[in-house]
Amino acid sequence: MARPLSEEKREAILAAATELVATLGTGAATAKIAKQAGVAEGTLFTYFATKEDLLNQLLLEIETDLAQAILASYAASGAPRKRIQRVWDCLVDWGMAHPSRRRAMRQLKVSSLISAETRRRGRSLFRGLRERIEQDLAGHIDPDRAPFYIDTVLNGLADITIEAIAASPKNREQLKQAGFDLFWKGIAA
Amino acid sequence: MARPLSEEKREAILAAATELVATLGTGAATAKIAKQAGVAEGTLFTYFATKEDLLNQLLLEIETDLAQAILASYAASGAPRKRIQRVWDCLVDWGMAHPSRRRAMRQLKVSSLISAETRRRGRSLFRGLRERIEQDLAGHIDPDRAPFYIDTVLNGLADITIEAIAASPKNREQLKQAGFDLFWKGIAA
Amino acid sequence: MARPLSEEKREAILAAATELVATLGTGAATAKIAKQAGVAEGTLFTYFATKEDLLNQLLLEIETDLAQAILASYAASGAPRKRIQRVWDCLVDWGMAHPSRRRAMRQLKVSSLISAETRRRGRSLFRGLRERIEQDLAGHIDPDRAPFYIDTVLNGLADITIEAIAASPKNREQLKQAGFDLFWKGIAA
Amino acid sequence: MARPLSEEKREAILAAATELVATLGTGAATAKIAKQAGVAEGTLFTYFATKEDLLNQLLLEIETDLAQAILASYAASGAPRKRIQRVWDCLVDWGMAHPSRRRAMRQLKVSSLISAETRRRGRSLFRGLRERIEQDLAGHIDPDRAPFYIDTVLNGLADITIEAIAASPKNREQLKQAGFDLFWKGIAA
DNA sequence: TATGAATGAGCCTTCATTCAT
DNA sequence: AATGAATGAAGGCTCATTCAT
Repeated sequence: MARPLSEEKREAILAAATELVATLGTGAATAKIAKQAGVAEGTLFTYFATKEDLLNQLLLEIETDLAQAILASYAASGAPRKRIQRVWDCLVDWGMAHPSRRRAMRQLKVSSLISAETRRRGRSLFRGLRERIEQDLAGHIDPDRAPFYIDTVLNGLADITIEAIAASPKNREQLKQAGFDLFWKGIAA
Repeated sequence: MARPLSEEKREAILAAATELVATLGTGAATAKIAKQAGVAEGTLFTYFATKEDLLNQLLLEIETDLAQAILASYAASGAPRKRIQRVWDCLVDWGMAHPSRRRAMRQLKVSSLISAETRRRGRSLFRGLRERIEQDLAGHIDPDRAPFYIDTVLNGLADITIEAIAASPKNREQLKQAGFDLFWKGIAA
Repeated sequence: MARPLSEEKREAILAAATELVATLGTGAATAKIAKQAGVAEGTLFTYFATKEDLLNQLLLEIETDLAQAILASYAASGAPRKRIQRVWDCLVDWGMAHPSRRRAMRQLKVSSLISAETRRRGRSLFRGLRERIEQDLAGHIDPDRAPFYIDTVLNGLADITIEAIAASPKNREQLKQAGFDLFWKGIAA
Repeated sequence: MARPLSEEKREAILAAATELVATLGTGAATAKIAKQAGVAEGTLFTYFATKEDLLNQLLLEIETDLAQAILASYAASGAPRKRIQRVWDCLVDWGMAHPSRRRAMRQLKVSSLISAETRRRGRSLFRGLRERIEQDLAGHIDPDRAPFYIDTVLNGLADITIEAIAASPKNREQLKQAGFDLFWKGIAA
């Protein structure tokens, strides 16, 4: 075989895309992305058939990363509140640790270039996590509202919290706690 | 000067921009916006110096509309909880009544074309409202967390709620109530 | 109204396209065509939606020109042979007078960018001419072979003759006559 | 050297090029040609230095094939008319038997990528054939017109005839005969 | 020799903006 | 002021060719 496709290059492109989409939105030029990744303009297209394809894969990559970060630190035991707070902390910490990924994710989620299929697959990435959370919250919430709380509010509130922390980083821990308290108290049956 | 600028045309352009930005993002072509507004391509630029200018004004226009909708229905009297719920309902109802404005606003808020100045002016639009809310919440919340709750969470949660309703419109009233309950209980001191 | 579309520019673009397609084939770059026409790259696309569109219109334009040249000089009276020879001369003279159009036409006719619709319209341009020729040939040929002789051979032989003349221009008149003699004798019943 | 160039691969590339040039013109991508030939993109360039080189060799290959087909069936004896008709039939039959070669040849002949040298060599391929035909026609035609009739008209008319047959295949035999009659009568002194 | 990833010039087309009418 | 043709700088993508494997 000739030179094999290099996972390294693929990741360099995705990393460059993350940075530029975070800054410029999905309008970021493929030529700029390639340049920042240190590859030729054409090379981008040997790794991703189209720009649309690149953006869709990028979103899944970021979401996978986030889902794994949370799952990896999911406590094996302990009180539900503790375990959920651990998830919460992880969510917020990830956002603070990877500001470009978070901003890129935000841009991508509102983009019309992201396909229904990608959105579906994105949701499925969090399915396992969701089930564990559902069990932990079982005794704490009105079960009818579980989908709303878990699928929509948890992530949304974390996003809101991260945004607030990004705006005043010195209050990081207070805001993180305030966000979790709000969630925990708010969802109580 | 011969003819004065027509307010009617300006609004047609903004309305068209709302629609197209909601659908296509900020990448929507000025020519398309002009066409949908029923004016010539060049005319758009007699009302807005640049596309960037148009988008900045559009965001302020939409935010003004939202702020006024809430202020207009702000209850003169009544229990704080009732008054805040009225604000909440208004927020959600506005979002449901003007889906294009809401989606356009979402796109604009993450766009790098929106200037710091516009963001500042956007916040100031809600200042009066913010103060009234602050007073209403005075006895209910930890005052240290007021900025977080009012500036960030209220709007953010409403957005989340609207998104959830948009995804399953038949549960509109339940979700609206669930959202408010979450907010109210969550922020309680 | 603003500046009207200029017929002059349209023709400059078609003339430039004729020249470049004759030389380089249908692979000629739109940017080169625009430059040679003395207009901006983008201007080409206000006159022709796509390159394909340009090429299709170009072929029809050239064929129209040829059809008119022949019809214009079609003798009102005289012996059939004379009249047909007049057509023949016209065909050959047009080809010699407009070498770029002829070469461009050749390129276009074998291009996959030319649509079936364009080919159909091209044929219809010559329909009137064809009928007059058919009448003139009525007594001279086997009627069963008329379609072959008129639709295919006449043009084809003229093309062959023009090619031969182009290759040795000094024999122009002899070749022109030789071509016609071949046609006339060849088709005799 | 390790492995010699494989004649099999060279021919696979030429066959693939024939097919694709016939369909898409000389704009057919080398990558597509390689793929259709079942070799790697780079391999094509170990057999042909450049695309231009490939196309030039392709044209010669096709013309050689045609010349050989005719020479191979050239009658050793018989009346001139019979022998020439045999050539004619062979010409037309070859075109019908190898439509891709014929269409590819058409595209190549009008391409600016074909060099003068290739055109010269193409003509020389038919030199021997030409001489035999010239002798056979000696008593039948005006000798001054021989170059025109043999070099230009014979092939050209055959092409025209093939085109006509391709357009209405059911009349194959009639058209073949009509084409030959036209030629034979047309060139008679 | 064979492979196919890598390259970057070049292609067609779009688009914000300008300007003649 | 209103119009829409004119402009030319990008933009996404293709492709002949090179080169590491």
